[in-house]
Amino acid sequence: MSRHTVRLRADARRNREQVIAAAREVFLAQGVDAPLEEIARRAGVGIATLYRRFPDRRTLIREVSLDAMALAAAQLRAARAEEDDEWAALVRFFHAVLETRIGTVLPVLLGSLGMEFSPDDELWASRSQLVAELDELVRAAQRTGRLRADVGVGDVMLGLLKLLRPLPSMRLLGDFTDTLNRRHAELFIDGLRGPAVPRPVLAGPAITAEVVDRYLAEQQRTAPGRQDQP
Amino acid sequence: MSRHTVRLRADARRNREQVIAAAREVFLAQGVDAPLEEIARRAGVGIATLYRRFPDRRTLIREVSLDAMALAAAQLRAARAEEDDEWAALVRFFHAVLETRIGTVLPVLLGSLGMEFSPDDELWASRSQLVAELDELVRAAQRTGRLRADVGVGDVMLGLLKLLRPLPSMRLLGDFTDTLNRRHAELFIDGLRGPAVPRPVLAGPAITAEVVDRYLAEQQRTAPGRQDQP
DNA sequence: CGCAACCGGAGAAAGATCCTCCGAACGGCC
DNA sequence: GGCCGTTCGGAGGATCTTTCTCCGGTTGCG
Repeated sequence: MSRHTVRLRADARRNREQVIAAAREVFLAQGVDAPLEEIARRAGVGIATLYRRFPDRRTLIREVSLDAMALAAAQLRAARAEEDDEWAALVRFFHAVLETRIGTVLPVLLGSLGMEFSPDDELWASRSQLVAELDELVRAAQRTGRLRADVGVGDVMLGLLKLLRPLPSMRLLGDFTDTLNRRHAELFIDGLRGPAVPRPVLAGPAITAEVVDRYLAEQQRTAPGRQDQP
Repeated sequence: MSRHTVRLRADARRNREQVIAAAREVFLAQGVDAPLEEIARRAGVGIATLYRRFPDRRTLIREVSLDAMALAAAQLRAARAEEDDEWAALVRFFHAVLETRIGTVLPVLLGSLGMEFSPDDELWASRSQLVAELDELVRAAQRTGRLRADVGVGDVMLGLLKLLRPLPSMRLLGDFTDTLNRRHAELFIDGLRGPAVPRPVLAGPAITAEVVDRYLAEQQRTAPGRQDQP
């Protein structure tokens, strides 16, 4: 979106994007204190590359937040423009958050990220803008009666954020995580519906005790010792 | 519950309980790799006391899990005995999990804790027992139609666990956390209700953007620099 | 094809965490 | 009330983790 001070070489720009994407996931999973080496590893770049682009942690957090915020704003506007009504737009935004791992942005939205904003900061301004837009969407959806009236944007966003956050020591469940996230989001969304609004049936099989145990057995067979990297 | 090999002195037993309770909270918040000093600090005991009672991390995890499992089982049985129907029992169990910070037990339930169980382990046995009981309750509640049919015990427990887990860098919101947890649990529960079951109105004011901002301003005023300990 | 920009890993420095040792304090029993 | 054995808590060295820099080799671009 914004041109940077100097034009980066193609590979450098690609690496920069990958670092930001990796940081988004890692921050979401472990918080903003996560080791930077892990981020570099996930991005598939060396640690030096990360430091070259982002001199210290604060810078990285800031850039990641700005990026995620822009992504979220774009998704939100697309949803409003292309969906029929406000509730549909809200649900679509939720799914976008889920799929683009944008959740990192949400703590920023609510101001609870571990960094201080200076009040006139660019980041703070865009956060307030986004919160205002989301708040407006929530209220609009409530006016149509499809979103229950006794919640606010804080309830909605923080709940969603928690549901989408990976659990620690959940490696065992592996790629199962995505399925679970989707189901949890759907359940939460159903809890948000207005009182008399019909709800769809959840996709996929219910996660019963047998399903969990089958996965566990599978994982234990393929990875007997603890194994942190795939 | 179980008498230990040697009878501990009164203060020792009290400290042991406090360590387990503290570990339950810290494990829930930070995962089982959390620093042991933090647990000792929260328990109000010295680090040596912790090590004396639990020689290594594995032992502590094991004891905490067993304890939490026993608590959960007791709560579950009380709920089944004292509530009118299965759905009410399930909801009551959820609230008990919320209030007793028993969530630590849930990863164990689902086998995803970062330790290996030997198959004939006491812990594994009691985990399977509890999962079976929960699974049965879920199915029974579904038979009455008050719990939606397209979910399993895995959906329900993992979703709840995620909602109750504190967010990192959420210190700013402080004691607000409990309120949020309660509201999120209620919303999730409402998403679990059968299609045509009436739902209550959420207690307390909706968490709107203004509410969040008011809290943030408050926090910023009282704690301008970052401050990890209260 | 040449050069400037970029890359990645090794490794020193700083910091966090683990775990033991020992003098002081406390609980239980006579 | 007093004694004895158990328990307590903190200081501190060993160890592991994380940070961040330096430099030889590689690669995109004109």
